[in-house]
Amino acid sequence: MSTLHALPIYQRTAEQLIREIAAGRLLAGERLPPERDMAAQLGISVGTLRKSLADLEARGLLERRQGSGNYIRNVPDATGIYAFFRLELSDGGGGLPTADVLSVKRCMKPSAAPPFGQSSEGHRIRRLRSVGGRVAALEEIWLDGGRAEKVMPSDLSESLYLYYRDCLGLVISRVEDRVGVSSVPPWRPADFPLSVGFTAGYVERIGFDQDAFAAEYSRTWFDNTTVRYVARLN
Amino acid sequence: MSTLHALPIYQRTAEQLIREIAAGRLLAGERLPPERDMAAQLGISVGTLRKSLADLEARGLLERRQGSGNYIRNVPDATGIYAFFRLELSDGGGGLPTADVLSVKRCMKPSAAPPFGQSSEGHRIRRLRSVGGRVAALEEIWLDGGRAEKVMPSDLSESLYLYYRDCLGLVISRVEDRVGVSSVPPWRPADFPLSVGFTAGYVERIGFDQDAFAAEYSRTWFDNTTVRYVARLN
DNA sequence: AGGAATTTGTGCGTATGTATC
DNA sequence: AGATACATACGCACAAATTCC
Repeated sequence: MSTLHALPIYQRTAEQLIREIAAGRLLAGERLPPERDMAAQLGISVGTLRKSLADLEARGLLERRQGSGNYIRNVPDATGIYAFFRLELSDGGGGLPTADVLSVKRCMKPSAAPPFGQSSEGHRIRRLRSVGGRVAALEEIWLDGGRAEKVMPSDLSESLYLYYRDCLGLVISRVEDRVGVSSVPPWRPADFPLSVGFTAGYVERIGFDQDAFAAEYSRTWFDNTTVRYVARLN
Repeated sequence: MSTLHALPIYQRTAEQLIREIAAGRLLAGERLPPERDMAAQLGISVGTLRKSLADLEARGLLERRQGSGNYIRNVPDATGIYAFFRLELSDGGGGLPTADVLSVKRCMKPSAAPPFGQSSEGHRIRRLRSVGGRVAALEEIWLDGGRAEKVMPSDLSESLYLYYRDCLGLVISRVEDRVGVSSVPPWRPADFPLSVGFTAGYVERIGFDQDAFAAEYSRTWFDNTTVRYVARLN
């Protein structure tokens, strides 16, 4: 394994799965691939993967049936799905994560972005993400212009993955996360709490549809403390 | 491993440790032996033991410090110690386990008992054990007659181990549990709920003091359902 | 202060048991 | 009954944190 990562493999794997469940890419009742296949696909050992799955089971997100398979659990929408986030903040009320759409604009793709999609234009979606009322991250998502003529802010639900699937018939089949270092995005709202230490890093996502066509490119900025919270699963 | 046991090794090991904590043989703050030593002593692999220890940590009974050791956690008496039992019943109120002393009598040791202690007489203690108001088990304990001249029912606290330690200066250093099949004890109270299925088995305990002198012999009968509850840690 | 020894954490591989299909 | 898939158990190697001298 690479030694660049600060977090152990089983935690990163569990975190990744939790994100995909919370985002709607893995739906309730869905069955995961066999552990051996899944481990081989992830490039990790079965034992390590099993430790991740045990974590998800402990959180009530997964049901493991011997001889049958691992199934995404049907969780009551408002409470269970975001247990991951709730647990990390744990400031009493159990606040839910929200996503306020700041702006949606169709414009030319940025040159800094990797090539994705067929159109030279894209829908630029900027969101302010909060957890339990506390601002947690800024997010910029690019959706390929060929996917939709126009995207209304009111169309975007809390989960972009669900919007893609229900409105665009687009299924995100792969997500890559890379953690690096960045500065504050220039479109930061005036009331964004810069003082909490928003200097740490960002997550860069490139999503592909089932035909291996890039349809989404996104970057998420977050503040220092949130990074650490999200990173720590246990 | 032996195939006679219905429960996996890691569960039996965790159960055994939990009992010793709840009974007071392992005190708060105490440090366990290194995992490798402990595993060798138990005749199991380190990985299996670690699974048991992780279980105890998840219950809040143990604190594991990398590079340092495993420490019994200081739990608030009335609530935390019996988490094991509370969890298994989980019928709302979180009832605590209790032990009502039915009788204490000094008499000749039974011939069926294994040899223990130096005296030919012993104190026969019979207790009715309940969890959350529900009768759970019958218990017969024999304490060697040489240990005390007289034992008053009022002396016996909820935990016999604590009574031994505080009143008799006797430290139980080893406990053996064997599960077998037995019939209902002949001294069963008339109101004991035989109907719930009290036909299953018993636990036989032989305790030794630090000088390797047997000082206690006990048998515990329990009903079917309780057995299964106690047995299932997860 | 610092380096060696100790102790738990992580990760991998493998073999076997057991439940399910 | 056979195949599939998860559960248990063991062992080893190395990393990371702590403790001790």
